Amino acid sequence: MQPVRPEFAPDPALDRAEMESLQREIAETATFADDLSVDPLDPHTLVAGVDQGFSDGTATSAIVVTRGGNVVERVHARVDTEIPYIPGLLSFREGGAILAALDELSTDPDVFMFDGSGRIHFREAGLATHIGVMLDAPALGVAKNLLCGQPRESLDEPLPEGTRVPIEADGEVTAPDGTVIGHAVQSRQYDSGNRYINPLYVSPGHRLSAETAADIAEHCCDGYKLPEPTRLADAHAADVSRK
DNA sequence: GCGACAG
DNA sequence: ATCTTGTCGC
Repeated sequence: MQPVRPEFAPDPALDRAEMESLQREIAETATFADDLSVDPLDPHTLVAGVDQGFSDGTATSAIVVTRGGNVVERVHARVDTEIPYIPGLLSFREGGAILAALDELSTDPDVFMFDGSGRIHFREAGLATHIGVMLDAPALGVAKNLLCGQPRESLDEPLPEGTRVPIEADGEVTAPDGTVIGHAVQSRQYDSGNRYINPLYVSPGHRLSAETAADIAEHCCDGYKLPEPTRLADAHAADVSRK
């Protein structure tokens, strides 16, 4: 599939100021409220997991489309790595590979699930927001670490499975202080023991509310910390990346 | 100058 | 993200 808004393509040749400027424009275009044509939790909904792997000088993007737990389509594409990882500018490093993989996709997913942040971003324009706005499709970001923002409650102590803690905007985020830009979602936890699992950081990318984004991520989990679409894309990316 | 940072 | 075996705990 092709982007609906190619003018928002993450060009790695831009300088830092231009990248940040583009992100501000993308954030203004993004919608952080539900705007879907289907029920995202319905078993018929097509959810696409997107993840990248790096090896040598190439970035590999893998997309796995699922429908009620079954794999509907699986594609990948490789592209030369253009720039290094810079916190806040991830979409400019991984976007090219993602667009190449999307070009291979014949399915038309209802929701896109990206590895990384959406609205939980300094300028509210993380990877999930950037690609989601380009496609003008419902998108969310699932990250393993918190980029910015302030948890409403301490996350120092292990949380029970199913717990959800709002992440609010603070001085380092463009949104007004206190705005809920995402959630820490404890998708899985050990019943007892010494070890514990960290929560996921889920945020809306485009056309989804913070609550619905968390609902989708949680709904897609099947016994593991990561939601299935992300897990499958993760495995496929790693699989085809170093070969 | 200090601090803090997805993958 | 990536470099990497065994090891601890359920």
